[in-house]
Amino acid sequence: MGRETPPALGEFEQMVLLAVLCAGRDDDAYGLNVLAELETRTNRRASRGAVYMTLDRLEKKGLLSSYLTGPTPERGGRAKRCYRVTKSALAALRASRRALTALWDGVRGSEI
Amino acid sequence: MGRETPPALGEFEQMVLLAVLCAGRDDDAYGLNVLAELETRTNRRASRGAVYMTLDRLEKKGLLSSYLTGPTPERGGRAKRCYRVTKSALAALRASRRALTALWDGVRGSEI
DNA sequence: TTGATTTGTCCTACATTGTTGCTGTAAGGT
DNA sequence: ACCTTACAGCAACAATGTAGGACAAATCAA
Repeated sequence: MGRETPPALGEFEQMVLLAVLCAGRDDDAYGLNVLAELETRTNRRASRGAVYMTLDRLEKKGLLSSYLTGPTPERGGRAKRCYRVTKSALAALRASRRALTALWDGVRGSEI
Repeated sequence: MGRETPPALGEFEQMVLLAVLCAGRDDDAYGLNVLAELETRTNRRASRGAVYMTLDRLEKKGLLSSYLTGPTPERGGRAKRCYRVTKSALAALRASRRALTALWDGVRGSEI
């Protein structure tokens, strides 16, 4: 993909990244949790697979880091893989936002 | 891709759509023009092919409509294919923006 | 202790998007 | 004629987006 500047984020990647950030504020940001955050905030459905895949790719690109928790004493409380966004991710997010904002600003007032 | 709600826009599609809107305010929104708009606004490089491809796909999805102009009396002034965004495109853009905004709002104040 | 249930992870397989680089076309200039 | 400028468009490949499971481990209930 882009090879000049930081390799531009896709739309879903962007949302997942933001959802990790949101989810990580109180709870841990792990797969299902991130999915839930994404769905409630954006009112858009996504599948588990989509989220896990994206989480995986983002980690490979160095935009997320992860660690495993121990199992919790709840019904089915398995070990979770929790994510944190990295500095690069924050930079990439800000860049994406700036770009989109600039375009939206150019439109404001006309037919939108 | 998504088959539930309107088939979510990709990131680049979104930007191209917005660039068409921007470019169409004064001039005609045709390929190279849209590319220029995109690059100046977002400060991000893209190739001609990428833009033409995307324009094409968006038209096939009913998010853009196009018409041909006659040639202009300039050096190399060929006929241009000009684009206009459709109602669906506007709806899709607004939806994308809403989703992103909701996520950004959920983050505001913390580590961003 | 076997099995159902819950909470989670991860993979397979495929559709859609993103991108480059090149080819093609027409008009004006010289 | 031939070069240059201003466009359009394709082929081919890389990366992303997505659904739909299969699998793993813990707890509960009999």
